[in-house]
Amino acid sequence: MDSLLSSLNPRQRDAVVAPDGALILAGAGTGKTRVLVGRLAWLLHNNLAQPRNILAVTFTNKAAREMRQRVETLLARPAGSLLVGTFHAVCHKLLRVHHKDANLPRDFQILDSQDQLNFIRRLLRDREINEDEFPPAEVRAFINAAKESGLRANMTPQTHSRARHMAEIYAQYESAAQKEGRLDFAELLLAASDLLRGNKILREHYAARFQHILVDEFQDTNRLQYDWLKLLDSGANKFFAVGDDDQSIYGFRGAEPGVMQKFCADFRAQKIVRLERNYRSTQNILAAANGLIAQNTSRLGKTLRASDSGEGARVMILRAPRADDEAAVIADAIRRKSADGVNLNGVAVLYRMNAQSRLLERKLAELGIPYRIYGGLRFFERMEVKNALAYLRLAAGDDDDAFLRAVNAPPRGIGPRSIEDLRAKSYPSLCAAAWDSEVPKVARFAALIRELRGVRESDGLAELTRAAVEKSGLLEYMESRPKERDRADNLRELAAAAAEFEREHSGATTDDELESDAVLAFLATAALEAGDERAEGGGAVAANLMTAHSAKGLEFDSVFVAGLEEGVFPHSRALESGGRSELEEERRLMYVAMTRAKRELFLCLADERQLYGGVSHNPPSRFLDEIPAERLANPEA
DNA sequence: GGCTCTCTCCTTTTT
DNA sequence: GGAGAGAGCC
Repeated sequence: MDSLLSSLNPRQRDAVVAPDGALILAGAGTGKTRVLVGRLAWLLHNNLAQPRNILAVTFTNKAAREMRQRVETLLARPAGSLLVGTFHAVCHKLLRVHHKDANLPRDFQILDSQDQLNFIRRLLRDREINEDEFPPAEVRAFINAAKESGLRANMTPQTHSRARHMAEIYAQYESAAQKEGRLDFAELLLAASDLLRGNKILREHYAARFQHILVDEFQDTNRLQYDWLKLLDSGANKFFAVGDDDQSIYGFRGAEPGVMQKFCADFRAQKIVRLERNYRSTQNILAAANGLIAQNTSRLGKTLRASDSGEGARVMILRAPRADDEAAVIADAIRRKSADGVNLNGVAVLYRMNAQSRLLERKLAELGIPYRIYGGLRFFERMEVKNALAYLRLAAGDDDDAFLRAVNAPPRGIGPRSIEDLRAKSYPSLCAAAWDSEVPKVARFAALIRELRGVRESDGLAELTRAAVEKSGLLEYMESRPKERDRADNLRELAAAAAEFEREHSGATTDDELESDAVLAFLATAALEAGDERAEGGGAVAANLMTAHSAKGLEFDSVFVAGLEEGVFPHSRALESGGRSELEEERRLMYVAMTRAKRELFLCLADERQLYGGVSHNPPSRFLDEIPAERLANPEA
């Protein structure tokens, strides 16, 4: 532990021990996590704070897990009541504990974005709102954008009639969700904010408790999250935010990189520390990336320098006549590496959009190169898993969306027609109508749910999940179809995951009311942690394929960035909009992609490619011109 | 009531 | 070019 400070470079050390909080501008590969973890360990080790007086928020569960684990390793002891979690997980916890004050039912449920869409569809249907005029996905985007700006329905700008209509739908959504006890992701934050804002005692309690508040990936903070942090500030809290405005690539989801500029004033940080010493890449790669990002106007400004990895190889441009040639060139380069004994786990191909992966996959498969693709559906997002979870939700209480999902999965002959009949009975909910129904098929389903409720009462989560998978007929249905074998496996895996979850959570009884109900806790976890990003088709050693977005935070010895053409990267949507900020976000994305590379960087493009069905000839990406020529091995290409 | 065929529309996606 | 949605068929 004493080696903690001495293992840091002077800037990192400066950051870690900043007495009154600080803003850390941490460039790619400069030891951002190291500094955050160092700060936590330093506070705890020197008794500057008790674990319960620290809150560390992240954007991903993975980052939260990693941070806690590294702190515990460093301290060589458990971090106890240190709270490390995502914004959403922390707010969720807050709302569980204070559900009464937040005016929520004890068993409120979290809607993931898919559930949210279903909820909106049902709402529109119930209110006889035309889905062509108000497409559910657009309604969802409107609601989420409003919430992410911290706006309730009555606060949204109602400048024209469509905005008024949208606001009206939002208002109906709000009241329906409230009535049914459903919280979408943004609502977790909004409700937690409302709770603190409206309850001075609670607000002061938590502000007093969390003397130190640490925030990771601060550049990705949206308005709602920023305001929530401010609510936790009594005026004496110490905020420690780490981020990189050059790596803000989630503007389309409400992130406001401008918050980096506001931070010091709003949170009284006395210190700004720039971490520019990069421990990842060679100087050629860094200089190339620096040159590119320097084209952006609105940035705080940083210049990455290699620590000791030397100049390295210059950046190589791979230009091919057609997109499938590009894929072939990349695949062949990877094949040669593999033949030379290079571990393919250290090789990645990054692209702007998922559609680009198809050609690459084909060529890699042709050459027999193992690869794994990131970005498919995650475990808890898979259809069969969501269907099985719908039975758990129904076992936990009436839930019309879960009902609609489960009632005909597997097929029971209860289709739209039967549902219409149930609706027509004008019960307060579909569930209520169904439980009362005398239609044999429906009555049988109702009996199944009653049985599952019994299992839940008497045997708990693991048994309930097993029963849901088996007694529902889901498993049998999937097993009876050779094509659905994988789905059957996933159902068994779900049952195993539930058993594991129950085992882990049975011992840990705390003040947390959530712990007392394993089924609710499991459902919440399923929504909040959709599961590890399961890379598909990955054996032990395989090259990595993913979008530039998914690559954020990762690093590879060799990186290929594919499709560097105007209209692909930067994407045509960003070009069409004509907005400077959209183009700058594309450039930041390119910067993220380039800075993933440790030793070798290949920038690839094709003169011709099939795009949206048609053939297009796009000029080379402007980003290629923005890279200093002396850093390129073959600038003429 | 369930399955298959045609039409449409295209980014990125931590929670 | 391919996934998802709605219409139409059995």
